[in-house]
Amino acid sequence: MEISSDKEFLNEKGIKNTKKRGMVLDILKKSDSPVTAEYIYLRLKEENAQVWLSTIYRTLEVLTSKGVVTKSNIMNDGKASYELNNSQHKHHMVCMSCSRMVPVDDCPFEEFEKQLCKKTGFEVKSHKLEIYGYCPMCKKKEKD
Amino acid sequence: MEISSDKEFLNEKGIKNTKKRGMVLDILKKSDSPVTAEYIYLRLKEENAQVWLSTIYRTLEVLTSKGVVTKSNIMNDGKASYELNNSQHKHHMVCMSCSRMVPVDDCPFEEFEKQLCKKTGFEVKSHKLEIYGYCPMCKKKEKD
DNA sequence: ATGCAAATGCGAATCATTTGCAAATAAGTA
DNA sequence: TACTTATTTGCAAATGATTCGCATTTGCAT
Repeated sequence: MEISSDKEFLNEKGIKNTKKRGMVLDILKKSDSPVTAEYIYLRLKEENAQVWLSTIYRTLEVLTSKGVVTKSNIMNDGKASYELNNSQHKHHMVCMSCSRMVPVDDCPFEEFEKQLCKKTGFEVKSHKLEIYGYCPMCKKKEKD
Repeated sequence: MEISSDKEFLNEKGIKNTKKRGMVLDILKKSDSPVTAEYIYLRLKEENAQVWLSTIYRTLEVLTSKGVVTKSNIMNDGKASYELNNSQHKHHMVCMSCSRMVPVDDCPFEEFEKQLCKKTGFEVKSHKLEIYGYCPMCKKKEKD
């Protein structure tokens, strides 16, 4: 089962392993796009888990501070979204109609960042790119 | 004076010209990086203007919906920032230490977007890029 | 098992933003 | 210029996301 691997994983990061944290992690693992605290809460409620929103926020805070998840305001609606920092670098395309988010693996930035550094003296640490548009399904619907 | 040009500008966009809207616009014009509603409010208070935060929010809402300003959550702190949509396309570098924001004019994206379109069927409408790091001043301070 | 520090339950507080409604204002028209 | 009407604003109160405080529980090392 995954329980022991969660434990190892969290220990490595210096995060104490608890039931609730494991649950939150599990939801994050199942999600392939950024999710809100409330989303996690509702999913866990569906599974009849007893959790509190404040616990979820606290868990997400820890995970974010340890670099396990990334927090963003991708939807620009005042709700923060959280996403497992699984892989390395990732961006999203957000459908402006159905809000579906599709990850984009490519990142055309390395070279650009270097130039920017030289030009401005800014020490670039990271960046965030979000792409907005219409996904194939919604594009099709629009034509009807 | 600028009053009449504000008027024309707003009329063109189909926005009724009012004193408060003019004031908000003026602050936005003077700001070269995204600002929060509260920032605008405080600036106007400094000038002894009588305005309410809710009016500022409503004004920003109108301006955003008409494409005059762009709303973002660039600081990722739960506060929205607004910026005049002056020119065309612009990105920012955000200093992780002092929060200063520096606009970046270059945008290396056109080509990448086209490829993305082809590859995924997504119809790309816009994108947002934010760059995080340390500005020259803070970089220097860090060494002390 | 025992003890202690850290996490959680739970409610209440906080902060940004929105909303409702009455009074004030912009802008066209007579 | 005065009148009319739709829109905007003042103001207060509501809302919704997120955080905080404190008592209780849990994870983990001894």
